[in-house]
Amino acid sequence: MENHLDDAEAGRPDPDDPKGRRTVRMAPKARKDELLARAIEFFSEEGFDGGTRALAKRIGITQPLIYRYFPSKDDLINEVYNAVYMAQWKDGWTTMLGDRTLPLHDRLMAFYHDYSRTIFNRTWMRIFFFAGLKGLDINTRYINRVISNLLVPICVETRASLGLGSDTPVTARELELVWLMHGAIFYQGIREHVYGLPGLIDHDRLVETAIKMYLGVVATEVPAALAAPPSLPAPTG
Amino acid sequence: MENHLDDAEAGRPDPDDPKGRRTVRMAPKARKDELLARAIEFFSEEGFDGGTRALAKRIGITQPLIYRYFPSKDDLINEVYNAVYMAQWKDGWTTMLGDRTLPLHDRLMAFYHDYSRTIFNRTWMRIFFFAGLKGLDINTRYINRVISNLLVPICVETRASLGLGSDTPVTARELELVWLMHGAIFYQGIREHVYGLPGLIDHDRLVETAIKMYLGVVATEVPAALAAPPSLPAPTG
DNA sequence: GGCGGTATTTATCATATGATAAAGAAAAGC
DNA sequence: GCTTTTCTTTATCATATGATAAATACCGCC
Repeated sequence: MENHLDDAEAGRPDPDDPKGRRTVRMAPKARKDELLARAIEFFSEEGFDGGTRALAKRIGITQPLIYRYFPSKDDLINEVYNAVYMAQWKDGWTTMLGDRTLPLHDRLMAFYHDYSRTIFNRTWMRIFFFAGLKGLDINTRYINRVISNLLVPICVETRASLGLGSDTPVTARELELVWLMHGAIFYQGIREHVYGLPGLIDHDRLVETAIKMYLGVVATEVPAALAAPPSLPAPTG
Repeated sequence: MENHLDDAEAGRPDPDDPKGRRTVRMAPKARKDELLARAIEFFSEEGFDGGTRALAKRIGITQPLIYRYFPSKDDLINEVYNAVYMAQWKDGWTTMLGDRTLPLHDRLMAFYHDYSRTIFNRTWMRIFFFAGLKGLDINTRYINRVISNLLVPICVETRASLGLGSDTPVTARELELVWLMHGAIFYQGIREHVYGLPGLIDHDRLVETAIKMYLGVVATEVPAALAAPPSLPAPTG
């Protein structure tokens, strides 16, 4: 087993580079940033079982170089999570949902318009599901953030828009109603980026319809829920 | 590296079996059935990158025995797909949706009640997403079957329930409306079995609400869609 | 322009994986 | 009871993987 492997097996870049030139030398920060960016892209396609050699080849470096910037593959994956899940979160979403100078319908439209611009892309969606299937806690944490920073506020604003008091805690039923709207919208992203079905023709109209469905139902369902309220078993776990 | 490996590494079963007894000898069909059943369970937890040794250990056999019943891991995986996706499909669903002796609302309730009993479980949901993320054609085929055998019929029945003619083909907009309802319901299964969130308290009521949302919107949206109809680009791919 | 630091590569390890061939052991046939 | 069949295991291969150590080559600095 002689070890003058060809470039491909050694995890070398561009095998078509005529003179076997090496990769250009980069400043550590720039290299690490690039590595992380390409890792996000790579893992979103291959899943977290994708090999470090394949990743290196894609970037155009050798495989051991990865280990100069990340102590282990798991560390790299953790940074991928953070970049995808946490770094893209906007606190403005919660603010925007609570701005009562606008009708709730308009706030929901504005929010989902912006939110789906962030998460409706192949990379985000796929990483989200790869992580979810692995049962990683970071995924649970993200969802809890969605619940407490987005869905519960929507419940509160819904009550307000119906002229109902928000002194009693949000009920499980109210949260279910929001989950239905949220799921209807989110599922369209799944269709497109996880199933790989062709995208929707008019995305904004679809969001609009989902909101309309929600607002059409809450008018009767929320008062009913408040009449016989089984209290919510602590949204944030 | 002597090769009297301990049982665990050799892919042997029950290491706690005191006298190192072998697995009982089974009839080929029974063994194959068992293997497939356990493989479904196993791959739904570990993903398709789960190792054959770990699978064998879980079943209580040695790893090479798998290859007596399945020529390769890919073949095994293919049989897993078929068992999960295709074998559980009921043609009665389409029939049930078209039974105009009942109001559409009741038909949708009956259908989703039964459909979710089939697919709302950890195994089905997870295998579905593992396969979807791998971009396997069997996944696309399943979704196309959902579209043509479930969603398009629902569109047709919706029109009928509104007293509208079904001479023009189903529009993209009508299908979008059904996707919203379908997604709202399906997403609750994702929450529970992919995200691992606690299950819903009253599942039937949730389905009922989603249907109510849908029926509340189609009354105005479907006629509007038919007024300016951009025809559907062939639902079955 | 030579020198030192360090980014990058080559070589290599230990382990894990899918897969195969041959040996062993339980049941079936006569 | 002995032979034949075949279910199951042991032993093993080739390759792939995450990771490390040492060699190399690029770049800034004086």
